[in-house]
Amino acid sequence: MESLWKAMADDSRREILLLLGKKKMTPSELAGHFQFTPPALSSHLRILRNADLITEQRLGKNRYYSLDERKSLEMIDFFEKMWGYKMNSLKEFIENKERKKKHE
Amino acid sequence: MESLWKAMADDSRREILLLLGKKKMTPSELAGHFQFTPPALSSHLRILRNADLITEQRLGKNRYYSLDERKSLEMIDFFEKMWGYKMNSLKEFIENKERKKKHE
DNA sequence: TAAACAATTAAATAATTGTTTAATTGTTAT
DNA sequence: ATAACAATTAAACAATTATTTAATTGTTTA
Repeated sequence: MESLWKAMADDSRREILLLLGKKKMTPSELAGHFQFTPPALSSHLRILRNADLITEQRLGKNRYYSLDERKSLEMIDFFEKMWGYKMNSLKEFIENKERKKKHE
Repeated sequence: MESLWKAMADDSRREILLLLGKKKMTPSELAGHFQFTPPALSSHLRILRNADLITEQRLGKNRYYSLDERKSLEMIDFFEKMWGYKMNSLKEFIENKERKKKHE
C-alpha cells in the first residue's frame, strides 16, 4: 500500500481525514471516533502518512496528526486529465490558501 | 465492491477511465491497451459501472462504454468537506459542461 | 530506576479484491 | 438452424489488504 488512491479508498481513512481536517489529533483522541484497536488505527495512520495525506508531529508521549493539504492537487490533476478540463482556477485557489498558511 | 472510491483505487481502472474519457470504446478495443483476459476486463468494467463512473450502451454484438461525468461531483464534494473549501466555481464549471453536452 | 503510558512494529489470521478457466447469454451472418 | 463472435457470469484460486494479539520503543512521572 502506498498509492494515494488506495489510501483514499477506505471509508474509515476518509473519515479520519475529515476529522483531522478540523483539528490535529493524537491517535488516542481519534480512537474515540472509531472501533479500532490501537494497532489497527496506527496502521491506517501509517498508510495515510505514506500517501502524504497527513503529517506527524511528535510531542513528548503523544503524536499529533494533521491534514497535509498538498496532496489534493494530485487528485485534481487526475480529474483534469480525465475530463480534459483545465482546473487551474481550483489549483490556484488551493495554492493560494497554502501560501497564506505558510505566512501565518 | 460498490464504492466510488474503491472503484477509483485500482490503477488499471483509472487508466480505463482516462481512455474512455477520450472516446467510447468496446471491451475488445480497450483490451488492446491492457494484458487482461476478457473476464478480468469485464469485471473492472462492472465495478466502474456500479460506481456510475461509466455507462454502457449496447449495440448489436458490441457494448460501448463511455465516461459518465456526473460522478466527479461526488468526489469534489468530499474534498470540499475535507478542506473546508467552497468549490462552487468548479462545480458550476462541470455542471455547465454537462448542460452543454445535453444540448449538442 | 521502576512503573505507567502513548503509540508503534511484528507476526499470524481474517477478510476482501483481483484473476483465471470454464460455462453461458445474446447477436449476427451463413 | 448452426456456426462464429462479443461479452458476460460463475466458480475456483491467487494476491492483497485489514485486523488482531503479542511484543517492543520511547517518554514521562513517581
